[in-house]
Amino acid sequence: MDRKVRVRFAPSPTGALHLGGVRTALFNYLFARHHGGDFLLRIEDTDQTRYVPGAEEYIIESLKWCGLTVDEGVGVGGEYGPYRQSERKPLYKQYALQLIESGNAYYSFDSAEELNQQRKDYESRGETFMYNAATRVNLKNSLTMSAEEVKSLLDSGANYVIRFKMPENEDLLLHDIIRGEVHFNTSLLDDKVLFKADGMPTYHLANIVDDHLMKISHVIRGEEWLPSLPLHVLLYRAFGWEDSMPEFAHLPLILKPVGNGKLSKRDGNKMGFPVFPMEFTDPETGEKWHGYREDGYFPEAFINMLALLGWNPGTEQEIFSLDELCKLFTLDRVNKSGARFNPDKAKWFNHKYLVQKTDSELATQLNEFLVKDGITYDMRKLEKICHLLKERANFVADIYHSSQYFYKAPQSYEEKGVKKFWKEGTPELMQELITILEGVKDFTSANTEEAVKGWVETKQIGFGKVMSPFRLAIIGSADGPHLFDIIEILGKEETLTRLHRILETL
RNA sequence: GGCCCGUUCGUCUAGGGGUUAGGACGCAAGAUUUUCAUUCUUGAAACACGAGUUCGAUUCUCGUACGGGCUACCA
Repeated sequence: MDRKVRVRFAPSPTGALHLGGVRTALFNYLFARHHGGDFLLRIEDTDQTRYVPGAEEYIIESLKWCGLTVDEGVGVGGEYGPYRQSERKPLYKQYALQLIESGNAYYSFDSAEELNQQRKDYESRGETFMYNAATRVNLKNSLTMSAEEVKSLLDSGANYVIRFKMPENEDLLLHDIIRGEVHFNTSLLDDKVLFKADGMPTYHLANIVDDHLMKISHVIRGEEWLPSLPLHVLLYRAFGWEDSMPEFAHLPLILKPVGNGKLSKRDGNKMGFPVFPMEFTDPETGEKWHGYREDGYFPEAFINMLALLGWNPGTEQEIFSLDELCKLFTLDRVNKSGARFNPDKAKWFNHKYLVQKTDSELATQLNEFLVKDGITYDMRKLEKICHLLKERANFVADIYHSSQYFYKAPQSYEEKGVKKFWKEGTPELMQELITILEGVKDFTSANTEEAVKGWVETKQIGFGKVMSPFRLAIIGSADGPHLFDIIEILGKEETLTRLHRILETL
């Protein structure tokens, strides 16, 4: 069947979108772009009890930060709206009723307590209770009650739900784009609730109705939905929509870096890496969660990292722009098995992107840190600093932290370095060094280096004997980039001041 | 427990009936360097197990183990 590719990302606004959710959105987006199709955003807020204020805004903002442009849906609009299921509420009941009429669904009047009791009873016998063909004949529903009884119950405003009438002992051979053939037997499935007592549809009903109405061509979602695939396919069949049923692709899950199970929001704060794209504060508990954005990740790096979690193009390339990903992405190269999340690799991706950034771009970001500290520094010099330090940084914050000595002279000198490099005769050498440097007119890295090297050669001493204490004087410790590059940025005056200072201090 | 899915270095993965099983992260060593890094080079490191099919299986089939998911009037 040849039809326009239309995919949707359909999160439920129950909290912040986490890594797995963003990746599902990403794969949907890439698939849409690869095929020149539409990428929709639908909000599945059918559970009023789990609604978290701000979650929807968070989702929209996250997609935006990631650069995943929504073509149609919440916040954008489109001809198949509304795209928030709560706003589509009046729509769903007729579909549930339609299913009752066609004999594919029925009213069920059992209370939650009664059902819980049943479950307990079964459990105590070592069995599992299932509301299906085997048990529904003994329960309170429109299949076992007379039409009059049902009507009077309905008229009296009694609580009811509408359940799907799962066929008995039918073998289903379903197709999944990623997994191939998947087999189910309907006798092992239960009569899922389609329509709740509160007048809202469940996920299953709303999802199928909306996907159909919105002409969705491919359903790309997490593997946790694979067990409901038979229900969903059966629903399409019951509605008579089989011809336009979307194809399904179930994505492997993202697992915890260590330990068992899928990645959860707890893992982030526990292990010191973000699981959310952006910072999130739980409005109920006030608990705060780190975000990739605030932790200094570039959205391109974040997306690149996610894309390679469960997918790869089959080449050895690892760095991809979003455009490249759109061109290369196909579902047949998505893995079947769950992927353990690796925070180290996430940092590495960010490093790769950091190095690619221009010095001026980085300087602008570095400057934001300095502004907070009340420091003003020449932008040209900040660019040079970024150029010098970016190779050894994962984040702009790393550059900020490791460039402190540019903004203020060392307050103390690293003990280990002093012990190792500040020997007898060192003060005299530093004194001489001052004279040498004073004589350098144009204080560039090349000029100072040439002057110092020439002097060291004529003195017949080891270069290290001079450079190590010199470094100590300038930055206070024994690390950092090429020293002559540093003092070029610092300038002659500051360099000499720092040399004088160390002579006074030690 | 039941149902469904999965299993290549520690991790992400490529590959696929006959390969020195490739890459990346991380780790280690060496070279370079005034230091610390970077960079470069090198190294350690994997086909879960058992049967079957086959001349040959890591690759195909089955079983086992292990891992994961689902099993709500949540999504």
